[in-house]
Amino acid sequence: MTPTTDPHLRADARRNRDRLLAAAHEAFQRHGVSASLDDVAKTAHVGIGTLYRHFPTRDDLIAALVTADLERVAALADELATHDDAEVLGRWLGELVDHTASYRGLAEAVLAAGGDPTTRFGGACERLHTAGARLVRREQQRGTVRTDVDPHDVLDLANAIAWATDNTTDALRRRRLLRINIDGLRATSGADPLADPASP
Amino acid sequence: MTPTTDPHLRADARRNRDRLLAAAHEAFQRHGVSASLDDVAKTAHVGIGTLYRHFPTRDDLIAALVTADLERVAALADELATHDDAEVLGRWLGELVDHTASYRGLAEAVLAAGGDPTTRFGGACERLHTAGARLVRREQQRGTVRTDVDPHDVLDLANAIAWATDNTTDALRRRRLLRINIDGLRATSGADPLADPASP
DNA sequence: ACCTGAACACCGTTCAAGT
DNA sequence: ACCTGAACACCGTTCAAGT
Repeated sequence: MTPTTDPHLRADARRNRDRLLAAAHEAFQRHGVSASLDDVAKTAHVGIGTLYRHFPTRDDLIAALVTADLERVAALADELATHDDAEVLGRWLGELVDHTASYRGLAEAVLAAGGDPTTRFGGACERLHTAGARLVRREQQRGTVRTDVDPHDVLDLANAIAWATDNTTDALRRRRLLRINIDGLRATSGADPLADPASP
Repeated sequence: MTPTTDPHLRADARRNRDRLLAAAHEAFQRHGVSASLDDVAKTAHVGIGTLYRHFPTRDDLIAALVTADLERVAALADELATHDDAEVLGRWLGELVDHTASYRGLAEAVLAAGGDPTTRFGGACERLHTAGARLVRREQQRGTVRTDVDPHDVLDLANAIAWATDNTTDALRRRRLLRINIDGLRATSGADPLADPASP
């Protein structure tokens, strides 16, 4: 997908890398991120060893395909933080969830990576996570998001919604699930409804 | 776990079945529902063929372990539907999520089973789903839950939260995520906030 | 420096032989 | 009627040999 402009790479190695990425993108789109790596190598007309040379782990392959998109979504968070309308966070979460649901199993990979910065994929996830948390905190200061939620929780919920909807084509359903969560994030009475049986 | 009082089963077969269930419960608790079946058979001191004879698919094994619990949660939904306090749904969803997070990977198995009634596990999931949807609809009639949500969405969200938290011991985090969703389900102005930038 | 694919390891599933 | 485990199939990963 992303044009790989890595310098200092032998011509054939570069061509193989690009072929692998194209083949992986197609395989992931069809069968999800746990698609057979053997098939990926075969489709790319490349030995399986070449695949492992370029991408030692499956996560490295995933990272190579989605990092650019993750950075884009992270940059969007920073940009939206300068806007003042009430639905900034909702719109950003929509973008995030749409992206995470692009490959089946991607949300699971994100959860597994945790944000472990020692891996390429985990590092990319963490950059996104940081930018998202910053946006959430700004909304909390503006008063559009209740202050008793942890910014991490918001991102985890978005990821969970991506997981629940990543093998459906029903984009409306994804929106509905997200809408419930966004409304739940609205600034409300800080009182615990469990402790206060009387509705306002 | 559950005492299996299946009649008309040869004594040794019965004993093997019970051993397999005990071994599977421990393995699932330790490694999640995708634990090695070979290990389960070995722990049960039983040939691998015996495992497959009793439980032709992994889902059958999972079903045998959780069906009783699923029925219990389903029954609780019916019972809570006779109560009148505002937090019935919240409490029930708490029970549901706690149970679904009992084994790692169980939420994923529930999503995969979909509610396909041709399988034992899918059938059990569907019974639970039906009972839960009924409770949600009653709350919608009572006015504690907004009417523009699909009852299925509520159950899918609970499942997604179980997934996001099924490898953590932090029960508080699970509660926080659920709290956001429950508040999002509260009956509010039916107007789409996207179309109405002015807050109430 | 990079590529290749045979070889190895692991795990799930089946089925012929045994009680 | 039920149990057993060798045999098979599949897939991910490594590494010695080749260019």
